[in-house]
Amino acid sequence: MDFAKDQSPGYLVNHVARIFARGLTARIKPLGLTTGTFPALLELWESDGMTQKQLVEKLDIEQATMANTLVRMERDGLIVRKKDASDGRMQRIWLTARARALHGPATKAALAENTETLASLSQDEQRQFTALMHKVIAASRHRTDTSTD
Amino acid sequence: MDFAKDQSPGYLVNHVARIFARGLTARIKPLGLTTGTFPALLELWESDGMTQKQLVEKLDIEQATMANTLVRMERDGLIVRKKDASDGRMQRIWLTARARALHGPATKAALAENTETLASLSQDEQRQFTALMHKVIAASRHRTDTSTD
DNA sequence: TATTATTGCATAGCATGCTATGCAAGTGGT
DNA sequence: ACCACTTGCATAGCATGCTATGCAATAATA
Repeated sequence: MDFAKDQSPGYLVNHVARIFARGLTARIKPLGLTTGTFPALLELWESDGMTQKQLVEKLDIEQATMANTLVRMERDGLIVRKKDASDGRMQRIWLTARARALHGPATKAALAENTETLASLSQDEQRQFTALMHKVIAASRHRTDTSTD
Repeated sequence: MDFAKDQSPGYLVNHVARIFARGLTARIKPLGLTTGTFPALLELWESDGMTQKQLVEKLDIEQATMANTLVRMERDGLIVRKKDASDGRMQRIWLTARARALHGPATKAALAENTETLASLSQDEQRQFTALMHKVIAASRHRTDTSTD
């Protein structure tokens, strides 16, 4: 037999990620939000005043990607950036009132999307789903940490 | 408690998909391939001469996305397109010799990526992984099919 | 202190994905 | 034959992600 895409975990997980992304995009569009800003917002809702580098590390997103995302977030009035007083290279990122107000509605939307997209799974399967993702992510982090480059 | 990204299936699956994509990108770059063309190639390796519409249906990719992907594939010498004789709207898509020659190496690369990225999972967990993805995809297809729009 | 290296961020350029829209080729009903 | 509708594909415009590269501010070292 051949390589079958329907048996390829990489192919399948890409498909599932697109399904989630489509759903979340639709749900948060009325809020004026897009999916790319969501991870950054989750971190910032928890703790304001981070630097770009801190966000990059927490989210496993390339620095250039984050820089672009922050430009859009600033343009859309979600954040403001202020140079750090003690180190002129760093910019600390602060949420605007608008972004704070979106915390509730946005997380509600994400929960609803998770619920609907996984509705066909039992509670136990949903736990498996999450656990398997964690394992893969942890292993990836480990490989990156220990690779010599 | 709050919405925690590390407990959000949508967030996690996006992260895992990016991990796979990074890995596959690196593996197939030496072949002159990119990830976006991979799904289309898998279908075409199996059966040449499809139309764009057929690809779109098989892969759950938007038509406009596929159109752009095919432009890049043609530009890169992977496919040629020929107008269907009986219906001038359709273009049938044919693989070039170059694309055919890449079948073996490309699927080897994808298998290797799957193996490495899931190496931390037991055989049983890998089966669970695939089965869960299938369930979510099937449920999504069902929702789309039965939605009235 | 002057030079070199590092660090934090920005920019360029591209691939991949989406929605919205346009358009040419076929189809159907009159 | 004509008009309206449908169908298959292309294009525009944007978000999200990546690598490669540049640059200014800081740190480390000769």
